[in-house]
Amino acid sequence: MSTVGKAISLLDLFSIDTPELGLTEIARRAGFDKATTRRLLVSLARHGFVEQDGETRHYRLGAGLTRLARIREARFPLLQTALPYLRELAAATSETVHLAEAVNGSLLTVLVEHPARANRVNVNVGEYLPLHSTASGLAYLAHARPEVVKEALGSPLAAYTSHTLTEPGAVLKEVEATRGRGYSVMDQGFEDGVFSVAAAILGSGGYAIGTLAVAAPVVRTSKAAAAERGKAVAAAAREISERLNGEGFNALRGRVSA
Amino acid sequence: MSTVGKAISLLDLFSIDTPELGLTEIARRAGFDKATTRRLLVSLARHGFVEQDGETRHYRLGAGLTRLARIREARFPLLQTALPYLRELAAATSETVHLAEAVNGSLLTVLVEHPARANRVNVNVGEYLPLHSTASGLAYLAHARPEVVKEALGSPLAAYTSHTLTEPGAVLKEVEATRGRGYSVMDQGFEDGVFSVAAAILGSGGYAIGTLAVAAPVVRTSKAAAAERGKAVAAAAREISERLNGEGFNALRGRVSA
DNA sequence: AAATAAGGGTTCAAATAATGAACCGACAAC
DNA sequence: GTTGTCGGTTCATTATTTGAACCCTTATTT
Repeated sequence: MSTVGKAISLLDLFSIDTPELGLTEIARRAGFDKATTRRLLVSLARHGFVEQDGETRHYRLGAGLTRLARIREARFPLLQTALPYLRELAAATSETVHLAEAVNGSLLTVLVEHPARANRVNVNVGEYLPLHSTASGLAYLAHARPEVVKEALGSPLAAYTSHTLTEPGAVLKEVEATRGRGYSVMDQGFEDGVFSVAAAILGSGGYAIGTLAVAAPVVRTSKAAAAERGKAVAAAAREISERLNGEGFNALRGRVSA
Repeated sequence: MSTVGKAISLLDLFSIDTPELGLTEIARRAGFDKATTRRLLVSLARHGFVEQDGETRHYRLGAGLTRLARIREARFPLLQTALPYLRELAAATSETVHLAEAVNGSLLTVLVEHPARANRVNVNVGEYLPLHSTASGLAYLAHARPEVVKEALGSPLAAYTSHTLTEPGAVLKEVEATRGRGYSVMDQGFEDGVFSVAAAILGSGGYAIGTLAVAAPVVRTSKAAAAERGKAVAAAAREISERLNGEGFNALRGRVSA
């Protein structure tokens, strides 16, 4: 193992449950010599990756990590992470794939991949998506803060088509179903002839920060095709969430109820 | 320099402005051999500290950092605690508010709230702040360990603008004034046209662990406005300190001299 | 109050891992 | 088709890392 690897592996010893450790304990857990361990810790401390408590002499993770994490987050939100997944999904399904980002309790389309075929669903970047009548909206509500859900279903729900669910109770039922299924389904709720599936992308707090959706003409959407697309979109959203946060999806998901 | 230090120094090459870099460029900027650089990057990548774009082959900061930063935040929730105060200050003043954290006797910017207006001061997350020429620096020095102050004012002081105080004695006088006033003031000491006020956030030992600052264009800063912002920033820093430590501000403050 | 144990930190010869000049293949510009 | 650039690799040389033994201080035990 490289020296660098050893140093970083020391950082992995810290967790929510054991946020501080003494030198001897760190050396024991890591399986390194005490002298080695200390030299590594000093190197890490010089760059703010760990810091030492002045009194207890114990070590904990440092503020330098926060700084780097913020740099990453600042310039690396959804877009770049999600793009390859959108391309892959678009290629695999030959349907329109779009990514929406949550902004102040609304969903904003930020990225769209259209398949190279004539009859397809068109989605425009910059469009706001109604929460109660799109697959993206349902997926978002399934992992949104309670107050967002309340707000979204409080005011009168517009009927975009004859299929649109306008009863808050009925929408809420769909949201529940989405949570259980892992992806949402919307049959012509926003536009006639369009059938969509979507899944939420979770942020580090466990709440949805965006959604990934596949929209197809209803004529090409058998029950089996819908399920297939749903699973694909859920898997992609899950991977995006994990790459974005550096944590397992279940850990993220559990954070909310915990 | 230790190998670990070299590896971490590579991470410091990334910033908001340059979030991605190629191998040759990284090697050039770091001053290491290309082979060495690559080996370090591979080590870092194995732990998710950097990741490589599949297409461009460029490197960027990785998601593993986010995970560790979250663990630290759980133990030391400066960001979470401070965020609402930053928002409130930014809204109240309509100016740029930023939070810096102390790392090894340096101050680094970890959180910034920009107001929604055209003419504003821009501060980037990840920037280090010189101690003698920024309001944040003065506020920090006013509550830093004596050896930190000595170190900071020992080496020659750089003049960033024609306003920068480069005499250690003059800076020390400002630090004293800051302690009496409760907040620091810096008139274009770091950048022409920028006027800042700042206050220290204290840790449980009574020393500064970070600073909160409001930076505004000098054209919008009357004497009255400066005083108003100063009081606001001091009040916010005080509340953050109290919430963070679960102790009264005066108790924290008294700890040092005691 | 002397003895013992445990933790943080340090030293230096020996062992090991890091280094970098040179090289490869791919691509782009001229 | 030559030249330059970039990502990536190799391997003999070189410098860093390693760890047993050590010191110091602070509890805990006898």
